[in-house]
Amino acid sequence: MNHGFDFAAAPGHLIRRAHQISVALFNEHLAAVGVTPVQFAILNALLDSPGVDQITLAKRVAFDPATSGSVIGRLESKGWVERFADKVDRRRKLLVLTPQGLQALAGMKSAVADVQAEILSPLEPQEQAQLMHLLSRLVAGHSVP
Amino acid sequence: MNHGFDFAAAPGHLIRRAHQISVALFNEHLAAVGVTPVQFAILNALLDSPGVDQITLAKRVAFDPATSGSVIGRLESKGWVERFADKVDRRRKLLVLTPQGLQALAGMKSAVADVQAEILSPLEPQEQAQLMHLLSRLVAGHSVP
DNA sequence: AAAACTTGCTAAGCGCGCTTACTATAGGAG
DNA sequence: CTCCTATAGTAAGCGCGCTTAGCAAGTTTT
Repeated sequence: MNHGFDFAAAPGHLIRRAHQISVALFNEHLAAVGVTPVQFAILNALLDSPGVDQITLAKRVAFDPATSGSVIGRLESKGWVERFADKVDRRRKLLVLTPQGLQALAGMKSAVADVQAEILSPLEPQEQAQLMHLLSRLVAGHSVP
Repeated sequence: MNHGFDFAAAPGHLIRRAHQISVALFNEHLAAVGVTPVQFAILNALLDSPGVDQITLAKRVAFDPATSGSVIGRLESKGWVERFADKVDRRRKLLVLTPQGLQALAGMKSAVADVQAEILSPLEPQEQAQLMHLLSRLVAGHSVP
């Protein structure tokens, strides 16, 4: 009776749904701070690698360079990040967190951790570990070909 | 040494990466047809439920109503879908595939199936089943609160 | 040193994906 | 019948996410 492709059970669809849920939970818990998942990812990466250029940062968090450029622009508008031209290679823009950015980031961390736990909450602890392992392998498998 | 949150290993980030990969593979394999994952999902759902209204369809594929409205608009522009006002409830727009839409859809199916397999290809068959099972449970667990 | 290539970044444009707000129709309460 | 609420859909606006194209600044080749 089912003439169509069972797309609802297809990997692409389930992954899209999981992503949708994940982002929704993030926004729900962090609406007060006004930060998005990608913005958090960038701020967080900047904490560990202050002074990176945009391209290196984009690779680190697996963002499209054009996308990350616009996201960084918004973070700059918020006063959380600053761009400096590299003296040596003047094509590069080096990025650093501002004190306000650092403080905002500190205020987000526990909420972000809560969200990560809530995403997996429908699964048992052992299943959660399994899922993370499988997703890691899937992503890694597509990243190194 | 790591002062930041390990976001690269967080569920939200891995799910985002998986989604990114999934969409990229879809686009790569279906660039010739010029269809996106969400467009395919709608066409495919319409095949099984011709004459549904937009809201019911949106729920079925778990899309935001506003989003699905614009996607359907694009499908209509391509001549793949037609909208008819419901005689009984004139708020509703009933959707049907056009013959061209039906034909286009038929031409996509095998490529879409290939993509779904390729998404999971880094995993062993047994792991693939496991991942699908876990994702299904995760999504279901968040859908029935 | 000049030409050719490469790289960091930006701009524009299209397609989601969501929120908020608004219109139009429908259904129910009085 | 009239007001009140609920529902189907659209519109506008913001934030990704990608592609293509372009510019400026390095690097390599000749």
